[in-house]
Amino acid sequence: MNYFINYLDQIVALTEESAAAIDEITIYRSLPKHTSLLQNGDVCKEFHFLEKGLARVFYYKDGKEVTAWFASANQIVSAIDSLFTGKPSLYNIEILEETSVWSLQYHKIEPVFEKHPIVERLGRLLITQNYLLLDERMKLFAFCTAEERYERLLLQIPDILQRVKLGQIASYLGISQEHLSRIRAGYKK
Amino acid sequence: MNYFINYLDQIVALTEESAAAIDEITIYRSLPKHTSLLQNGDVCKEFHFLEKGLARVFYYKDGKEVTAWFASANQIVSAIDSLFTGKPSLYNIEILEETSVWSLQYHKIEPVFEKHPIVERLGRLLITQNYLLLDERMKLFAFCTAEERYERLLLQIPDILQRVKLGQIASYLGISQEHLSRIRAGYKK
DNA sequence: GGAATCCTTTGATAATTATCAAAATCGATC
DNA sequence: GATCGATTTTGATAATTATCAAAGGATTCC
Repeated sequence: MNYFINYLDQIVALTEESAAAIDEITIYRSLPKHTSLLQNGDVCKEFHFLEKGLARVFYYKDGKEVTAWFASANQIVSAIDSLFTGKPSLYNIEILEETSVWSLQYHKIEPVFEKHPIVERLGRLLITQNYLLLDERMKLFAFCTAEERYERLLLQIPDILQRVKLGQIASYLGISQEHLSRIRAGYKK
Repeated sequence: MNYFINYLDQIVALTEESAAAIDEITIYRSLPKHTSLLQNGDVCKEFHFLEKGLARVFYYKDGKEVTAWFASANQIVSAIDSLFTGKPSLYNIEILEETSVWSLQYHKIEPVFEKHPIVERLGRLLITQNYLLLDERMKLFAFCTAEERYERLLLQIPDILQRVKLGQIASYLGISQEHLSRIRAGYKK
């Protein structure tokens, strides 16, 4: 049982056959820094489970990159807007450092859902999990100041500052790089 | 086949038994204006499908109400953060005008999932649908100015201005009531 | 090790939006 | 249709944050 299947198995206990069926449509890859997993305008056909490493999802706003979120080890990253609709994505996915991923070819999953109801359940739980993450992110913007969002990000990925450029973090927090720099320096209102 | 089951049936064709099983755990109600369907701190145990009417989801921020979203006819409304986690919700749900709802007792759905894989699929598709809605809302804030968000809301619920107080709309858009008032008056930068 | 490049910080200014207060408008009621 | 209360608009000011420019640090590459 590989790392990815093991992760899934802890969410829902899989049968041997269903695990094999998932394995069948999954590809393991080691990706170097700067790899692009998706460019906006493309249709996203897989989702990626990070065994280790770091990825960034971003979009372009007025010609500038804006980070939507970061994904680190044991997280799933994908352009879900495109994956589930078949429409071109607005998002880009970029590998920020040497990363190992399990890429599941989602466009091949329909027959697996048909054959293995337990996988359908797994799918439901995974999307539910991701819904809750997105809801958390909404709440982050709803309830927290940029300063608090910054602190939460540090809790989530403590070494993010060493791993990612400041401007990419600032756009994730919804502020300018200069403002983040001042927050870090202990800028008080 | 009632209105709600018919709606679900169009997403996934249901068997008679599975439709009956869903019907079993659903309650139809007519709710007057100002009814509270959920208060923050409560655990949300059902989701509500609006046959007609209007509801509002909001939370408190610094003692003030902030609208998270509006739900109108043929939409599902609930505090999903609580529904799926069993934890108390931060959200409040309020009926804004005479509304007919089908309330599904989600805490009774587990055995239905077990027995009817087609309902599990339905559940997966519904949560996926709602994920995409939330993603749209994130993008709305990511890509659009308050002015554009206001225009989008008008497209979605054209008569919202006649149905909801301005301050509730302003907090949905993430701006002060005064600023929204000025936008409406044709305030140009 | 030093030049060149990239990234971060700092300073000054401008734009955006909130806040507070008051005036105007709307709506329901008698 | 006049009045009371609620809602919305308008005006003035203040706070927040962005932007632009320049300086300071760090990193890489030969």
